[in-house]
Amino acid sequence: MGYSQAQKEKTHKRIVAIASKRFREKGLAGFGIAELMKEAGLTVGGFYKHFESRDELVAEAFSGAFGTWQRQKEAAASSGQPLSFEKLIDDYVSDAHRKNPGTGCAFSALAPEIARSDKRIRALTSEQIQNDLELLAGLLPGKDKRPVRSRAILTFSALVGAMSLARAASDEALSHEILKTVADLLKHPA
Amino acid sequence: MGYSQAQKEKTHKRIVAIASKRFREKGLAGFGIAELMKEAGLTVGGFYKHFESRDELVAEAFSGAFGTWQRQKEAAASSGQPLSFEKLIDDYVSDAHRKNPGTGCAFSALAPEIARSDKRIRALTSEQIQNDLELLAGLLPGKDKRPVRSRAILTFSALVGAMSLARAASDEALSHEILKTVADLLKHPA
DNA sequence: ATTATCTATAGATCTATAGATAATGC
DNA sequence: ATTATCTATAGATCTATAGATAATGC
Repeated sequence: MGYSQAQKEKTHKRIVAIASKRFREKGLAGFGIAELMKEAGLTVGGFYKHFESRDELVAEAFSGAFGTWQRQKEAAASSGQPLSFEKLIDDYVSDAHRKNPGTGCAFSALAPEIARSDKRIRALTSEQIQNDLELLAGLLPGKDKRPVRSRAILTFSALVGAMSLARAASDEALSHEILKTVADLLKHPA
Repeated sequence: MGYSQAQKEKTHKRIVAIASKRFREKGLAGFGIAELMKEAGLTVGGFYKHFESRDELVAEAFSGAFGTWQRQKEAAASSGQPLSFEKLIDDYVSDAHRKNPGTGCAFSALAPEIARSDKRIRALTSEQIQNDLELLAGLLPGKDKRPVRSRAILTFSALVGAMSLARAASDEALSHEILKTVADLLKHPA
């Protein structure tokens, strides 16, 4: 019981990381605090020394769920192979992403639930959307005449919508068709 | 208490219609059976003479939530002003639609929750996506060289994604920018 | 002495069922 | 007689809190 403060901080981050993954997999109300704490190797009671309420956890977990593109870009840059627009698209529509919402884009996993959340979470969301749009705009190739901001918005919307639809459909062929088609048209605009 | 069978059928449809709206507004777990029955002017106990289980209601409610484009197209046709691609886009990205998920597109309101639902509901979803893609393909203008099926998929994905993001963001200017931009680019491809 | 975590539980849900009541419909 | 709906409640959650326990850290 009750070890060091350093240990507590690690424990706190572990709880948030697990929650961030499980929220994307099962939804914001998809599991209880007892289940979450058990997965972290703890028990219910300790939870409220880490978070004022369950909603507090939801807000913190979004920090972990957001920014997957930013992290992908940084990882690519430090590996000497900077992230390209094509690679970002291909990874987004990949089967790995479709089958693993827990480690993927928070928007395709949770957008409607975010829309029903309180202002605080939706404000974090606005910021994150802006960040993602700027990152996307920076990667867009120059050949297309339309402003990069507009194309970034279309790209982001189409990716989120395609993944949302692909995951909702039970028909695998349809899922693949949606993802592949959207990737192709975004990479090769008319 | 206990009136005619004709009355029961009406009651049944009323419960499903209310649920269909509330699911899109509050999510599949956003309210309890007691609350739903109260809104229908009834009490909890009667529910299970109408539905085997809560999941049964969810499945039935999707029939009511799906097919908004089909109904819009039929209404337009019978009013002598057939539905155009532009009108469909403009209505989808309208503020009325953004603010009223309960009467709007089931995908932008519920896609991630459908993805977590059982095979039966996801099979209904596959069918509905196919119907919507065919309807969209039939409305697409011919000027663009790319196959209509592909353009229908991009259009559908971009609309669902744009509305999902616009509703999730707290920043009204950003919401409007996303919806307007996607509508413009879909109506006027490069 | 303080505190990180544990056990136990109160109080508020929510789904589903049992049995009563008051209409319909043969 | 049948049945559409009602009242009441069992049983299973789930969030949050109270109080105990066993470490840390001054």
